[in-house]
Amino acid sequence: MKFQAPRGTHDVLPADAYRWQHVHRVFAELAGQFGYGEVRTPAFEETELFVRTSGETSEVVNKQMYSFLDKGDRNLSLKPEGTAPAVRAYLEHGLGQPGQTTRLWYFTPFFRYERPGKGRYRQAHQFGLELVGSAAPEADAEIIEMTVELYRRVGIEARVNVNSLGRAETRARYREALLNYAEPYLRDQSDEIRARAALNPLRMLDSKDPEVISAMAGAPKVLDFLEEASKGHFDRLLCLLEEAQVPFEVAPNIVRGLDYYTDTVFEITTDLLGSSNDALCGGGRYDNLVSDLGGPPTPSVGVGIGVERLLIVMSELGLESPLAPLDAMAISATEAARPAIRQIAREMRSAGFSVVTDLDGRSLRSQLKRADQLGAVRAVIVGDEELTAGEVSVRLLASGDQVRVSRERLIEVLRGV
RNA sequence: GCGGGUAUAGCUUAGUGGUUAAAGCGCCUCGCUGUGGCCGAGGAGAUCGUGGGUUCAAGUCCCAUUAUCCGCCCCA
Repeated sequence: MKFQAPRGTHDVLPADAYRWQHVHRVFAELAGQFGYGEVRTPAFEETELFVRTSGETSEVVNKQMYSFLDKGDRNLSLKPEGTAPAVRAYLEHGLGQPGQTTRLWYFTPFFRYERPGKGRYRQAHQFGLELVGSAAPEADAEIIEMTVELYRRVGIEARVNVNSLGRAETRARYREALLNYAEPYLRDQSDEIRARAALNPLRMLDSKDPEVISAMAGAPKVLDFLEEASKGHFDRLLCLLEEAQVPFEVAPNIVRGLDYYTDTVFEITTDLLGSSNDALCGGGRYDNLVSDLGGPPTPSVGVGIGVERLLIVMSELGLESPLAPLDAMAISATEAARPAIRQIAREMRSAGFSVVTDLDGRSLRSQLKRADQLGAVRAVIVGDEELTAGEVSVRLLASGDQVRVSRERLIEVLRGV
């Protein structure tokens, strides 16, 4: 076998593709019910877009982007996340005015150059929601409620971890307090750990290392640093989540990997992806992102939902998506009946049924066998007898019940069964 | 980017350095001349991930490489 899919990428084969279609349908319908419009943005963008939004020091921008110069010396990158391109499109095309609320959703591949593992790929996909232009806690609540509802509709009962990081100034003060607190512990640590802590002190909070966890146990809480407005926003959000009966927990230790978040951050985690990949989705408020990209001050909130991880959890929980339906296999029992069965298949398809026919002149026996394998609900059979009588046999594969009906009545009969 | 495990038929796997690499599932044909699933018989399908090396002899031992899984980092 000479070629294989590049490291960290996967082919989605027909059996799985139907599961993808299923969750895509669920998501698109949900987004539609809340009045969100779909945006489809390019696979790559100017590198600078991601540097500006995710933060120069973020892991993603630092080492995980697929960046390249094109033949016109443009510095481009495959998108490593979905929010920045969606917001770029929002601004470029003037999808909203200041003071207006614009609701967008997307389904997109994204790319990160990192070591693949379970639930972690170099090309993965996410569903995203962006609610642009509202500062209200109600906006945060809508996004979170929709996220939980999506999981609920595919059979997953999810609990949301929410936190508030406050405004940029709050975070700067908190960061300092955290470093002060951690100083005695960090003194004895390796250079690598100290460098990481200095780069992003908040990271220490969501460490999985038991030693770090216990060292940080008494750390100051960001919630105690919030300004009045942030505090009020957060409290109001929690009330709204209760009102919506969204299962949630306040998790003061959650931070997010991207720099653009302000105030609300949230994520849903699972222990079904192995010990180190636990985020099923992540989101939050990004009040400065639009203005960072040159737009007017536009408070916004959004979420990114990992599709691969969603599908992994679904199958670990035994939540199988329905099989691709096949209404019928159209079978010719004899050579002479083949033109007739092709015509019948056409008529059935015009009437909206899914129908497969044999192309290779196989025996009745093997065509029936195939019908069984394909999971066809019924076999529609024409042989010499039916041909001369102007009839067709309709056989229900599950029960073996078989009836003969005239060709004129076929569609009517199929609709009735 | 660092550490560890794994790689044999389409799939899941067995295989003390020694003939022609084995099984289950799946696939094809037949028993059953126009009726699937169950059963039975037969058949196709593998240069043992790739490239080197050690050896009289390598699927088996060694090295490298690629992929994958697990842990760290980070994240969806």
